[in-house]
Order: sequence, then C-alpha cells, then structure tokens
Amino acid sequence: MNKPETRIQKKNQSAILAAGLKVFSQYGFHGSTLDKIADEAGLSKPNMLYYFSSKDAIYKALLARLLESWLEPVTHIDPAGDPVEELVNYAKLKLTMSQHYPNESRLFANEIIQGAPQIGDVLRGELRTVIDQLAHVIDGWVSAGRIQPVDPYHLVFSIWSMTQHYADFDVQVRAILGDRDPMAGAEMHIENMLRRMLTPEP
Amino acid sequence: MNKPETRIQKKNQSAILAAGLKVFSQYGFHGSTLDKIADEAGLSKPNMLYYFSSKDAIYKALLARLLESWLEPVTHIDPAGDPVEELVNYAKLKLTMSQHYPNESRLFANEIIQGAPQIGDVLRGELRTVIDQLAHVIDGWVSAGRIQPVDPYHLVFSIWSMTQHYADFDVQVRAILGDRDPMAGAEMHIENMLRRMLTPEP
DNA sequence: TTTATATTTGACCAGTTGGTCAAAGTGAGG
DNA sequence: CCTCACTTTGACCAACTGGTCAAATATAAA
Repeated sequence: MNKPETRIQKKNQSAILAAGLKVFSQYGFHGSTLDKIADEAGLSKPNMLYYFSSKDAIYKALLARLLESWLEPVTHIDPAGDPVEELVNYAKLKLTMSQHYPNESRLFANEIIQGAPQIGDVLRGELRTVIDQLAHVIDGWVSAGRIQPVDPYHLVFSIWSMTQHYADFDVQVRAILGDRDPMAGAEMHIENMLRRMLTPEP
Repeated sequence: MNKPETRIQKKNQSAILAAGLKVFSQYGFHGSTLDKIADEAGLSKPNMLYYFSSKDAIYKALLARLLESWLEPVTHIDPAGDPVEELVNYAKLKLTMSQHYPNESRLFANEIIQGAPQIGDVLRGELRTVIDQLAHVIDGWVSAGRIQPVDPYHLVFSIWSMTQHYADFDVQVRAILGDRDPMAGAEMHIENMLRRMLTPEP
C-alpha cells in the first residue's frame, strides 16, 4: 500500500511541514503564501508542490499530525490513580507542550478561532468521545468524594485555556511580564489553582 | 479640529466598522477582503474607501475602539472593596463580554496570536501600566491576608484565558457540549474556581 | 556506462486583491 | 431653482497568489 519513501522524500517532506508549521502558525492559513513556506523550507515553489499537491494539503497534513499529539495525553489520565495528581499532571503536561511547541498551539488556535473549517468534524467526533470518557471518570471521582464537586467539562476547558494561553497569547504575556520568565510562575499558579479547586476538604 | 460629521458619514462609518468586525474576526486580517467587508456593509468598495482610506485603516479603527472597552473594566476594580467579590465580579464581567461580544474577543485573539503587529506597543505601554497597578492592589490584599497567597499576574492571565476561551474557542466548546448551553455552567465553574483559590482559610 | 525513475526548475497563467480616478449623482442651504 | 460640497460608482490597474508544465538535472540500480 504505502510506497517506500526515499531519503530525499523524507527530508523534504519534513522540511516542508516544519516550514508550514512556522509560517501558518504565525500568519494563519490565508496570510501564508506558498512562496513564504517554500522559502522557509529551502525549496522552490514548484518543487514543494511536487511533494504536497496544494497549500491545503500541507495545512491538512499539519493538522492531522497535530490532532494526534493533542488527543493522546488525555487518554493517559489513569482512572485508578490519585485524582488530584492525575489532573495536575495533565495540566503540567499541557503547559510543557505550550512551552515547547507554541507554534502547534497557535496553529490549532487559529484553526478554531476561524470556525474549525478543516477539523470541525474531528472535534464533534473523536475529541468529543475522548472528553466524554474523561468527564465520566471525573464524575466518578466526584461521586466517590475524592475531589470536590466540579463540572468536568468546564474543568477541562479551564485547564486547556489556562495552559494554552501561555503559547497563544505569548506576546501579551511577555508584554506584561517584561523580562520575567512566564513559565516559572505559571506552573506554580496553575498547580495551586487546581489543588485548591479539587482537593477535598478534610 | 474635528469636522462635524454628517448623518450619512455616521451611518456609513458605523456600518463599515460593524462589517469589518464581523469579517475580520471570522477570517483574520489577511483572510478578509475589502469586497467581503463592503458587501457586508452594503456599500461599493470605492465608496467604502471614501470613508476609510485603506483596509489597514478599518482594522486599526476597530482595534482602537476595542482596546478601550478592553482596558476600562480593569480600572473599575475597587481596592477598597471586598477582594474576592471584586475579582469574581471582574471575571463575571469578562465572561459576559465573551458571551455578548465574541467577535471583539476573536478579533483581539487573532491580532495577539499573530504577534500583535498593530497593538504591540499598546500592550507594552498602557496595558502593562494598568495591570501593574492591579497587581499592586492584589499584592496588598495578599499582604493583608484578605485573600490567599497568589501571583497577581498569573491570576489575571487565568481570568482572561478562562473567560475568553468561551468566545475564542466557541466552536470547540460547542462541539464538546453539544446542545448544552456553555455559559450556564461556565459562570458557576469560574466563580467556584476563583472562590476556592482566593477565599482565605478560616 | 546505461537507463529508468525521481527530483528540480524557469517560465508562465488566470484569478484575486487592494487601491485609484474621473465622472456622475445627490442633498441641503441660499 | 441654483449651487457647491458631499457621496457614489464603473472602469481600471499593478502586484500578488496558487498552481501548471515541459524541459532539464540528479540519482540509484543494473
């Protein structure tokens, strides 16, 4: 089925995806041009189109790769683990991703803000399924009195929003914090927030 | 200095701004076209350019108007009031703004994600000043033991992110919640989160 | 070396976009 | 009714954009 990829194919495809990520995440889909991406990838435009048939194809390939790494960590939350630690760890992982892969986060944010024209169906399908399952786990923890009462869906939203904020709104964060490092305080704050929110009262 | 505006000028300028807001917030600056905006405003393209000299001018006018309504509520936080209530009320106000003016929120988000090319200086100037003052007030509350210890800057970030999330990521929120109304649960969750975070322990 | 295949490129194109301009139309005060 | 400033428009343009294509070049296997 899959034709064997040559060395050159591998190199160029990953160069194009890296360039596409950089450009798309900064300028959005419409603001990005094939010339800019090709230049960033170190290829001529026709040569780039030899590997990806269109601008859309590059964008879709990026989103597909992104969605995988987006959904995967959620499934690692262990229903049998300590609830507060599981959720705090998930939040910390998301924050680390915002720190190390801010362009991925911005690419995703751009897509969602503009109405998710490409991945709307995935959101309403896979994503919803995964989050429904997680919500069920969290509800179980609440029922067992292992965390304070909480709406599981909005809890997830608040974890996503607080962590992704540091990637998507990086410019604003840095404008306000000046020289101070955002991530140091961010991790402590978010952990604090979740612990005080969730830890059952004695 | 200011020439008196005619009835027609008022009507057309506000029509253009309304149309620009709608289009820019959905497609981003680059993805928006003058034709689309003019069409939405019910004017011909040259006629629209008679009132705003360029695409950039419309965008800048929108951002200027937006920044005002963005900064103003922060200054309403009363250092003499009850700390928890003041902060909870601010968060509720931001959430209400996300609910009633989602396009403004998305316009702002688009601008920030793309590196704030137009309003970077305002962020590092006015915004930072205002937030520095707020941070000072919050620090005072912490010192007085009226709220639990908290990093004031990251507290503000978390309020912004959690509330704006419901406007900027509306599509994702609705994809997950399905028919359920987002805002009902959102307000209660955010209020809960802040109260548990801030209310001093007895 | 030969050969078949994979890769790269310059020239090109049609559609779109932001913006211009001269000319025509409109409205309110005299 | 007249006038003069304000408003509106159709025709137009240069720059840019996504994408094509035939020809040239590099590569790997035989």
